[in-house]
Amino acid sequence: MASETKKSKSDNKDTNKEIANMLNELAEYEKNNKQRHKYNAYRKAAQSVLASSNQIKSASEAKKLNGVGQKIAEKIGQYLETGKMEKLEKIKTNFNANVIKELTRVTGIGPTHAHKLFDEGIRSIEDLKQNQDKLNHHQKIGLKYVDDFEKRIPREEMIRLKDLIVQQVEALDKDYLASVCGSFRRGLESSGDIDILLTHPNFVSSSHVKENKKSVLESIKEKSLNTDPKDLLKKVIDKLIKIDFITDTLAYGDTKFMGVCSLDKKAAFRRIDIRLIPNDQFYCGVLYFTGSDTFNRNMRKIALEKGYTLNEYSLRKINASGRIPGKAEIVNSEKEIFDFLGMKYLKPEERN
DNA sequence: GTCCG
DNA sequence: GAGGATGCGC
DNA sequence: CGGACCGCGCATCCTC
Repeated sequence: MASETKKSKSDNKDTNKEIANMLNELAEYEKNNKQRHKYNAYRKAAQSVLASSNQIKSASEAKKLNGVGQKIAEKIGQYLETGKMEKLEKIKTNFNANVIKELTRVTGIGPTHAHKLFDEGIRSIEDLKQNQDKLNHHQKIGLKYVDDFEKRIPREEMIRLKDLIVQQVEALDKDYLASVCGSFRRGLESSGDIDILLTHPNFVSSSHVKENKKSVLESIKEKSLNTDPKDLLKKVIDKLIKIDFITDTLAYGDTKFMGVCSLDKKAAFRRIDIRLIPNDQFYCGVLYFTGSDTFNRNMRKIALEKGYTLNEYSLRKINASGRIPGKAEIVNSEKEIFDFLGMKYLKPEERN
């Protein structure tokens, strides 16, 4: 069946994937240990291994990869020689670590709460169900849907979710603009959650204010536009709750809603985030929240080389002498951001 | 844990 | 209650 | 060798 080349090629992929999976497990362990930067370091290494086109055959070969240093190269070496990584084996048999890992499956329970719960005698998700008085609102909802939230959302369902939301929002007010970002927008076949950016012409930031939300909201009030920005988000959320689409709330402020939704009684419950973005910052937001992370990093680097600073809010020219960013460039589409930077426009599907 | 200055 | 710090998720 | 590694919105706790 499979030719020699094809067989070995698929073996390569599996080996690298195996290594990447193990590095991701180590990453998770470090995160639960509050070692955020080690967590990122392991994930970066895992990404490199996964992206590597060739089969990794030795520790020294692994070390050439970006993000793989002495220690991780040794671990990869161990795996190649023995099929295991010593440190990972140790973690797998560590009772404490396994309990913490189990508890942090619940959204809202991070390393700190997990350790605290452990100290209070909690050992499992089951224990949590019997002791919900130890949980805050977010964590209770997380516990309720812990299994559903670990399921991926098929693209087909994402499309139905998007259609429903866009239709509801437009029915409220045709001037709303809603965009589903994240991996869905990049065309992936499944997503982890639904991330929606929402804007409206009556909500704009002001070029003379600094980029923090308080100032933005204050400036809006000063301008006394006819719509209170706070109501722009509330109006949408109220409607989505009313039609039984949004079922639970995790966090809900002036500009950001985080919660739970479901298409119908038979469908799974999904995590949904909706952010209200000032109209003039919408496309920087869409670009940023579409990702991928790697693409964003690369684009920000290119921006710097061209004398700009780029973030989720704006694109600004950097003043060579004072190196203080100036006023935000006027941006009316994603493509204009690429244009400013002299980059060829990349469609979302090309940003993976 | 890795990179970079 | 105000204002700040911390945990969390993204 | 030692610091950077995104930093911000919201919930909740802490301090006054």
